[in-house]
Order: sequence, then structure tokens, then C-alpha cells
Amino acid sequence: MSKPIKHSEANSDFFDRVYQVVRLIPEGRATSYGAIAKYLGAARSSRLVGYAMNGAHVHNDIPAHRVVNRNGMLSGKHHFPPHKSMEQLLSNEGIVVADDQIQNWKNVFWNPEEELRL
DNA sequence: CACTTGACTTATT
DNA sequence: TAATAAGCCAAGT
Repeated sequence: MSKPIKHSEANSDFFDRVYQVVRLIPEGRATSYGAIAKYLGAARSSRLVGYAMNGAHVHNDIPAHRVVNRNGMLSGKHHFPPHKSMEQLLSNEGIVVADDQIQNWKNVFWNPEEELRL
């Protein structure tokens, strides 16, 4: 059997998996694109994670604000709506953000490989 | 159908 | 330490 391809929807398994992981991020925590990518088995596809986030806005259960780059910097804050900025959402969960960067990032970092522990 | 861009990361110079 | 190159995959032009 080959693959059941839909003709109007891209069978982007990657994106769906990214969304699944992002949904699992607990409140008050955050993770990085690379961590998710690595968890999915493609550490070098971290760009896809970010790109997936770009399409995440159509989903309502994707806390994209909990996903930042590996430095804990809010690289995607410019893609958030003005009334609910990334920094505001994070701060709302108890995460301290200063200068577009998560403070105590090492502590806030949520590693799916460790937390989900396969 | 080919080329460019993108919310990244790692390795190399 | 900073700058550059390469790698990954999808969507847009």
C-alpha cells in the first residue's frame, strides 16, 4: 500500500507532530524549536517547527508563545498579534521576559525528550 | 517546474 | 568571539 494522499490537504506529518508537542507544553514552561525538531527526529529541521508555527495561527490550541529559539529569545514575537504579544502571554504564565529574552531560561526550558520520556 | 524565503541550529573558518 | 556555510522541509512566487 502506498500512502493515502489527500488532494486538497498537504500530508505534512511533521507539522501535525509539531502541533501535538506544542500542545503538550505545560503552563509556565517553554521550549525551543530545535528541541521539538529533535524530539521528532529531525534536529536540523528546526526551521520547519518555526514554519509550522506560522501556520499554527489557524489552530486555537497551539501555545506558540511557549516556543522560542534555543537562546530563549522571542524570535517570533513579531508574528504575534499586538493585543496579545508573546512577552505578555509568557509573563501571564509567570515567565519573566526582559529585552525579548526569557529570564532563567535554563529553568523554564521544557525538554520533550525528558518530560515525555519515551 | 524552478527559485526564493522562512518564528532555527550546528559546525566550521 | 564573531561571521559564514550548510542542512532540513514546506509554501509562495
